[in-house]
Amino acid sequence: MSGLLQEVYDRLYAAYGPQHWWPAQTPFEVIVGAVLVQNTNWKNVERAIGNLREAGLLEPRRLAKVPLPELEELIRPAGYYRIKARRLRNLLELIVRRYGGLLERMFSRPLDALREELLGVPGIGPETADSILLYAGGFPTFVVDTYTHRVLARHGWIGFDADYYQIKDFFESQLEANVQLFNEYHALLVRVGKLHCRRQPKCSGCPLEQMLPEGGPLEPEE
DNA sequence: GACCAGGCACATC
DNA sequence: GATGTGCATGGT
Repeated sequence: MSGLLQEVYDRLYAAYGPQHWWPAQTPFEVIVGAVLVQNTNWKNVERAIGNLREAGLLEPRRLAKVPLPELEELIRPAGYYRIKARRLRNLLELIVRRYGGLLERMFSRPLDALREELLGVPGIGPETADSILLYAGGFPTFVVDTYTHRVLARHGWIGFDADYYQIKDFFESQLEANVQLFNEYHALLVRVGKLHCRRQPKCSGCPLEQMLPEGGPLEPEE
């Protein structure tokens, strides 16, 4: 396969190599992290997950039993701790009630059906659902985040007004549905985004620099 | 002290 | 349907 997105991937991979995502020890830890990282620095999420680990709570049925105020305190470093505690509880309710706390059972369902079910949980939007499906469940579904949007829009490859599904389809229609490729691609986009494509872009030294449109990155910002 | 970070839901027009 | 706002901690 060739084409723009394959070249982008090749450049990113050549520059940065494998990113070893998702940074977690178990699928359940991926799920918890996916909720906690919403609009939040990963460093803060690590502290919160560390608290849960020390308390021996990185297991669905045990975490589901933790009283809400206690859960809030444990995840406090991740920010938005009250709403995130409720979101975790919402998701745990599905996992425990419907699948007996067994992730293997949940992930044995078809991708589309499970994706819809996750989106039905209050607090689980498209990015969180896709992160869980790809990085915890091993499903070939592409994850889109703010960096993905920025990198593509700044290069003029999509419009600044492109929505989640337009961007997701942009990738999925041009790439083979390959879990390892989707895993690495998203992680590489986050990496290049953090280094070069923040709100104030530092395009110098970016592996995609030569691919910029004439006159530098396009401007309108989110 | 301002600005930012791997979103999402909800209010209002 | 589009746009605006609340949610919160910790690092630069």
